Amino acid sequence: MRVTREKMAENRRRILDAASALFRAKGVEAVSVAEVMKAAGLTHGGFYGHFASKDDLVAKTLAHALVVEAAEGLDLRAYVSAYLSPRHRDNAAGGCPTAGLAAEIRHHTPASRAAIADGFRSQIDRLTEAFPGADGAAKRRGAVGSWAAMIGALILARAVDDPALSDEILQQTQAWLDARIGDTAGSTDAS
Amino acid sequence: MRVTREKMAENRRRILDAASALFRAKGVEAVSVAEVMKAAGLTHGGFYGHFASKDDLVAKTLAHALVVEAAEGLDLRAYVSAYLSPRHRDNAAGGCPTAGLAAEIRHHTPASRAAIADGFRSQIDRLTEAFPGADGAAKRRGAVGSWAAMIGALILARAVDDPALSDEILQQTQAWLDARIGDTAGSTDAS
DNA sequence: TTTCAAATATGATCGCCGTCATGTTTTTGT
DNA sequence: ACAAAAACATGACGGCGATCATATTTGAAA
Repeated sequence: MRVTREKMAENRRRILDAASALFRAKGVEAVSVAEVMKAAGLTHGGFYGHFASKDDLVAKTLAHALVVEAAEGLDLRAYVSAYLSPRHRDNAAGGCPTAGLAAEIRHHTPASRAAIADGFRSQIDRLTEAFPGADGAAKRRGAVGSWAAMIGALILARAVDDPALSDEILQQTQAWLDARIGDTAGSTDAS
Repeated sequence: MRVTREKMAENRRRILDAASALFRAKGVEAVSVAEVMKAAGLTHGGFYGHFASKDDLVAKTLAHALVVEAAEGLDLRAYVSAYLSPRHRDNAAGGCPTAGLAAEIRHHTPASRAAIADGFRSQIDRLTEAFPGADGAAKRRGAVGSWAAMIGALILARAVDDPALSDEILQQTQAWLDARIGDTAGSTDAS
C-alpha cells in the first residue's frame, strides 16, 4: 500500500507531532513505538521506514519540537506569566518541550543530547535579546538565570501532588522574576 | 535462610540506599528491581518481603532520600556554589535527589508525589530561613525563586552534551543568583 | 530444645515492547 | 501501460523485567 511522496512527508510530520505530544505528556520511556504510530494514524510496521530506531525518533522529535520562532520584541513579562501559569503546568502535552523532556534526555543518546543543546542555544539567544540589562553580558546572565528558574519552577510544580504547594511554587517564582525583570525595565537599545 | 531482625533492618536500609543512588544515576525506569537488590548485596527474591511493589519502593526511596538535615546558619552563597558546581553536575548518583528525580515523579503514583511534596516543603522552609530579605514573604519568595533556578540550571546542565554550554549554564546562573542573594546581604533579624 | 514462621534464594511465569520478516498495494520512472 | 520498488500493514520473534511460587535456612518464641 504505497503512498504519495507528499503523503509520506505528511505521515512523517504526524509521527513527529504525535511523538512530541506523547513524550511530553507521559515521558519517553512510557510511550511505545506502536502507541506513537497509532496516534499518528498508522500501524507500527511502517515505523522503521521513517526512523532507524526509537532512539532515532527521540532525537528527531527533539529537533522537530525545539525549533524556536524568532521573537522580535518579545514581551518578557507576559511570556513568564504564561509560562508559569497553571494552564501551562496542566498542559504538558502541548507545553514547553524543554521542561517536559530535558531531565530525561540526560539518559539518552549523544544525538538527542546534541539536539537539545542546539535548542538550548537558540532559546538562550532569544531570551538574551529580550532581557533588560546594561550590557550584553548582563542580559545573557539574566536570560540564563531566569530561564533556569522558569524551567525549574515548572518541573517542581508538576512533580507535586498538592495543588496549593504547586500554585505557590509558580506564583512565588513569577513574582520573584517579575522583580528581577523590572530591574532595568524599558531598555530598548541592543548592544 | 532467615536473618536477624537487625540484619533485616540493615538490608532494608541497603536496598533504599542502593535504590536512591541508582535511581538518581540512571532514572527510575531504567533501573530494575533485580539491579537494586544486587547492588544491595541480595537477590531479587526477597524484594517483595520488604516492599509491596516497585512503585512502593520508589515512594519509600523518595521519603528516605529527601530527609533534610536542619541547617542552622546555612551559608547560602557557598551552598549555591557547591550546588551549581561541575562536580555536583557530574555526580548525579550522590547528588540532589530533587534535581535527579523530580521530573520523573510527575509520572508516578500519588504516594511518590506526596513524598516529594513533603521534601519540597522542608527544603523551601530551610532555604527561607537562610535567605536574606526584609520580611518573611520576601525571604520565602527569594527562597522559592532561587531554588527553582538551582534545580532548573542543574537539570539543563546535565541534559546537554556540550561541556562549554553546560558550564556556562551553571556559571551564569550562579553569578545571577549571587547578585540576587547579595541584594540584602547581612540581614540577621527574622520576622 | 523444639517448633514455627520469617527472611531470603532459586526458578518460573507472563506480558510488554523494540525490532524484523513478509505480504500487499500503488506511486513513479520509463 | 509496465515494471520495479517504495510505503505501509500484518504478524512473529526475542529479550527484559515485574511479580509470584516454592524451597531452604535459621532466628525466635514456647
